[in-house]
Amino acid sequence: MVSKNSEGTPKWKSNGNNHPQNLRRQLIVQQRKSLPIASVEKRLLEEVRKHDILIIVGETGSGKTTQLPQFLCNGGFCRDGKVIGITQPRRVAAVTVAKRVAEECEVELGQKVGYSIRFDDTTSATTRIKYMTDGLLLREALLDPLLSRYSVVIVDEAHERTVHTDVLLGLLKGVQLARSLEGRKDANSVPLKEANNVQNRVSLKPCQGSKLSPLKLIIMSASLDARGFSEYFGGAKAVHIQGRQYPVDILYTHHAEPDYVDAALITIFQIHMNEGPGDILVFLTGQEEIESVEKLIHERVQKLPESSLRLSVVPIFSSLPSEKQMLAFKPALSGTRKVILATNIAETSVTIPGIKYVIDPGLVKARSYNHRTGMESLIITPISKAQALQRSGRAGREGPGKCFRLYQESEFAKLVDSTTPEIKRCNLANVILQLKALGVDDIMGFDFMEKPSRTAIANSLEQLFLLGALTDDYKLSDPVGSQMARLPLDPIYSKALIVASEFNCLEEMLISVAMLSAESMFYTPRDKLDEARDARKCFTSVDGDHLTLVSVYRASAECLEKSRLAGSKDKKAEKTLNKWCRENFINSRSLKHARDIHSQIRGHVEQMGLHITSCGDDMLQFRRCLAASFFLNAALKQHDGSYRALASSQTVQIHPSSVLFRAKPECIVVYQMSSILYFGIKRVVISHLGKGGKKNQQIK
DNA sequence: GAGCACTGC
Repeated sequence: MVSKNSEGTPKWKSNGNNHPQNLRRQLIVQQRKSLPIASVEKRLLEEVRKHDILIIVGETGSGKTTQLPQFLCNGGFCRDGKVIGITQPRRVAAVTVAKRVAEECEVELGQKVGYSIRFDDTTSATTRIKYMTDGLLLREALLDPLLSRYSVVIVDEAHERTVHTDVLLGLLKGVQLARSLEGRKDANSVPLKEANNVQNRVSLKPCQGSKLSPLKLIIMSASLDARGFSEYFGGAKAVHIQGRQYPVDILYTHHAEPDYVDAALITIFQIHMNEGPGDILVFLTGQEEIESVEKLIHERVQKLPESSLRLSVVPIFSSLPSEKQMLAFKPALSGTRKVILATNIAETSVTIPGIKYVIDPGLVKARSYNHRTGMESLIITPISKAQALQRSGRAGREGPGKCFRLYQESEFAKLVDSTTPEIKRCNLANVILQLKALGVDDIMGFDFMEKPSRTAIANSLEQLFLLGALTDDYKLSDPVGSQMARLPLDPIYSKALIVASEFNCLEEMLISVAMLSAESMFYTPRDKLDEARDARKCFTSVDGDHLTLVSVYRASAECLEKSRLAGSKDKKAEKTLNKWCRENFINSRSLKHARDIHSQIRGHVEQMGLHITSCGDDMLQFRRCLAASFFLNAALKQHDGSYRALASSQTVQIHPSSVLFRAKPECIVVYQMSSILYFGIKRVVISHLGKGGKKNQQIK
């Protein structure tokens, strides 16, 4: 039957099959059906119903992250307003996956499907599938210790073993037990002592009347260490899901390469001259190395025969301004092969399309932490087998690829299976503060998957005690400790804010702490060293780096304010600010981050009832406040002009980028202490073993 | 007068 409109003429309607939106729709349905996980939907649901804890080992491309939550939701796990939570180690993953799943479900983002990350929450009361960062779920647990809104929590990428993931695993284990005890309480089937232990540990507040359903836990990991997770969760069932990855040929060198940078260069040109089309991804250790390899490639390109394919070089590392990072994602022009020189950022954080060849020297620059001295170092070390696998996998995303490992096969066998979890190589003060706030008093007794050393725990407890966050018997102090635990900051910075409210300089300290918490503000391109230096001089304060950062922040705020007063909308004002950043050699991404932190922390501080006042021109007051709060990082000048850190007796030097580098005051407080060492397995680069301290502020 | 892998709340 043909319907007619009001004028009586026939109205025709296409079946819509050719509409771009419908084509996209069909494509999505097709793609979902072809995922390896699609064929095991029923089996997975059964396993989840049968087991309270399930380990899912899913290879790259299995579809586990996007599909499993949808299966569970359709399988009834969102009933009674319950939420399925999926944690990710990285913000960008939470956002992109949530957007994709919302599209697959044909819902608007923030309705049934949403994401929640720091500074950006798209969820609503109707959200049933919630993607989030693991750190954010930890923060949520402070407000809701039993995570009562969730029916299922899926911890994705658990093999990465970030600090947040590790703490979360221990916490979830306790929450699960407490909720199952809660559900069985009336049946009186649980020994009282056991129930009390868990209740005391997990929940700060007594549970509200309604009974809680048990919590389902799903741990998703890449193939290598499923056994470790299974053992940790009492022999939990592990399910394997096939991936969809193209084969990658692995090639090793015949001999040990004495210089991996040179070996990488030779390999780039060998691939370029002898192999078929496809881009090359080279893993290097840092900015300096990338820049020097870039220069060397440009020199050697001149010697290529005229007839050969062109070669374009694109660097990518995290501190590179975003617009320059984008170049790595642009397809190469026809007749050109792209060589991407990347740090570890390309291992997991970003996926660059078009890669067919990977060159892997087998090294990484990684942070290590000395629990005794409190000193951080960046050390170039061999990667783990898991990392080598992850790197080679980057060549097989779109078709068969090749990975050239610049070391011998016998060396590969010597690599450790997986990287040491971060929790064993970082300062634990923050972790301990959060656990204490969650009601875990016995840190040594907490069920870590891998327990940090006794020294590490003891030193961090000591630090928290000295900051006044803990009482004599190592319980969270009130109000200082609980206030510090509420702030998402390094405990020293949290303490500084509390002290600053007493010194009437909280306004300045809020800015300092936000600026110090973000990444480096100053961007210094090699070819514009002098210009960058001159620009920085405008902000320099003789009172130290903290106040220098304050003046950068205030100048940027003034620029934004002016632009808004002139009637600019937010977008335009932001553009104006970015232009200001470029002119002043400020990294706009870092500044944006600092502004976000500032507004978030300001909110917390106001809620706590602290008074936000400015010390005006009284810099002495601000410096006194720094001394009172950063005392753990104080250092005194010695005869030879170096400094001795009071807490650890380490000899440190002021970093040349500091405004106090020349002034050399008698006493300083530093905001970061780090040492630089070089170890090369292939390349003997023992260049210098000095210790550089970044200094900051003179104290009277 | 020197350099900073990468995340996250």
